[in-house]
Amino acid sequence: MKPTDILQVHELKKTNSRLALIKALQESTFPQSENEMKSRMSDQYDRITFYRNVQALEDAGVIHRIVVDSHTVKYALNCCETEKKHQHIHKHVHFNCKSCGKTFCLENTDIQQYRLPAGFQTEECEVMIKGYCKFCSQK
Amino acid sequence: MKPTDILQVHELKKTNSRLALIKALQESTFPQSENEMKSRMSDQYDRITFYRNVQALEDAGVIHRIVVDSHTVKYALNCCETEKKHQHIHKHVHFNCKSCGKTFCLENTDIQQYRLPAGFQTEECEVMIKGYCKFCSQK
DNA sequence: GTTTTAAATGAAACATTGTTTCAATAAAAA
DNA sequence: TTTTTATTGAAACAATGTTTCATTTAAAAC
Repeated sequence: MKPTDILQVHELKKTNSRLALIKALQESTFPQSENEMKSRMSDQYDRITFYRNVQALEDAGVIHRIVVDSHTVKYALNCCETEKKHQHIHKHVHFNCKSCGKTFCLENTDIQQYRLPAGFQTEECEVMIKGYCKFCSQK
Repeated sequence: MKPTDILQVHELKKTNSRLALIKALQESTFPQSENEMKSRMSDQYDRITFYRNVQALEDAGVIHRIVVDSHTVKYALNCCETEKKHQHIHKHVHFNCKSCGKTFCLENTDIQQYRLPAGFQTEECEVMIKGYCKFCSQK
């Protein structure tokens, strides 16, 4: 789906910054950090606008935010680009490689339901696994 | 276990900052943010020393770090204060309340084993659940 | 109990990440 | 083409975390 169509579907204005941001993620094989996206967006990158747009796109359901650790946030396109916020039912596990640092959306590894103690209500659940990825583990 | 004995077991020097840090956590019912601990530690708190000591105590296996979101880190004592690093086998789920903001170590809710795609090796797994806690959900 | 030694502390300065306000600009509707 | 409203980018700020280095302190040696 073209960046401009994604924005159309989500009723967001088609600005150059947003188009560049989506394009940067579409061209990436893995979830990207702000710094990685900055390189890909070149002159379309402005720090302040970036923060506002990742927020807007996350709220709209276009992208999701992956907190790798307290210093590292990465961004990835949602699997179904047209879904609105809170329609992102298919929640997957995230993986971060301790060797190469790459982050993976393990689309086929669903998050399991946790039975919590009485009185606790689940609204969201994030699973962050760290270890060695398929490219690094064989070494 | 007394703070001084905890440090003894882990072969760490008994400094006032460390004793105050451990005491602050022992007096807390819930995992605490740096700011909350700062209040409890009063004049024993120094920002730089605090960062160095949470690192040292985490490495030693005295405390663990909970990344609630990219802006919020909380700290809690490990359940078995005497365990060394990487002996923390009993990994539990963390819960954050969207209403009161409190964080809970759900000691009885174990993290499940995830079957990852071929080639992916798990070393650590963090589960962060957000929703409404037992104190807030009834409202 | 005193001296020695190695680790821990705290000040200063810096780095990174993220936010707020506000005037200028650009997208989309009229 | 004009009008309206959201978006942008500059400036300034705020929070979180790190590095270097001289000083201090804990614990070991004497």
